[in-house]
Amino acid sequence: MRYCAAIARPSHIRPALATLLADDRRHDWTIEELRAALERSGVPADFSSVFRALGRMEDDGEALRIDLGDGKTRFEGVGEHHEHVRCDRCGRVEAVPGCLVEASAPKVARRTGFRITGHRLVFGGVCPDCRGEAEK
Amino acid sequence: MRYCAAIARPSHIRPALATLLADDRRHDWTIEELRAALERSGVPADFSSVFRALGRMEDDGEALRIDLGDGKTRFEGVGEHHEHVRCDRCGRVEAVPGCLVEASAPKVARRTGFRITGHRLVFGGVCPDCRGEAEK
DNA sequence: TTATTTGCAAACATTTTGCAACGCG
DNA sequence: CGCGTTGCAAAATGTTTGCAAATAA
Repeated sequence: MRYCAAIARPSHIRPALATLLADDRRHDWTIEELRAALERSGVPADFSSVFRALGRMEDDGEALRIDLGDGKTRFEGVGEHHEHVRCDRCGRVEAVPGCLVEASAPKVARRTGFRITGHRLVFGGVCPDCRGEAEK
Repeated sequence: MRYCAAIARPSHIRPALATLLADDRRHDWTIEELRAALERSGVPADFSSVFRALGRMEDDGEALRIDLGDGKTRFEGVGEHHEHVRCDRCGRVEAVPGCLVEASAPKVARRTGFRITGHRLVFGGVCPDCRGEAEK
């Protein structure tokens, strides 16, 4: 109950979100998925409330905003860094354990002059289910 | 004039786009940037027309759709593969020559069971201009 | 009371589509 | 004439904000 000391009054939703994210650090959620999950666990909330809570959580380093390039913003719990694979067909997203890129940052900095602060690597592919279904 | 043989009638805009993309293979363009550039070179066009032309060009392998995760779809000419850096502050995008990831695909496939078809790697950072301006 | 969170509705930003008009072959 | 392309307007999608009501400290 860390947050009780320093933070706010009527926040049911934020701790509930924290729980969801903590329970499944490997998965990432769209805002709507999180809203639905909250509802299921007895914490109905408005989309915008979830949206804003997540924004605050991101600022506080409690959540990670992820953009996989499919038009939806996703969030995941903070944990070990990992990359993502996204199925070209069904959109399913999975984590790729381990970081394949960190080591390249200095090289990128040298080649571009940017000070590198992070990266986002998304693989596209076809997931096992979709392959089986119709490996055309 | 490859396209003349097999393709359409009143397409001024598509070849014009092809020229723009070919002239600058290292840069990526938002749809609006392309529309503006067309206008400047005497080929005014509607946003939706540019949008659809790009879609067709992508299907035909003449253009590459890029999503850097900043809410805008970009396109670039097909050329040597490269990654991207995007400035956290001003949004400026530059290419990182060379691919840092290709070699990892088999590893990812092994770890996830996906058949990998591509990847998208975007570094975030602060560009030299923004650094100079106020390296806070 | 006071600062903060919520819900609802409306505003936004972008992408995508419907449809009639147009123009080359 | 026929078909793909164009422009305009409207729909769709997803994110963000304004504001008043609600709530815990």
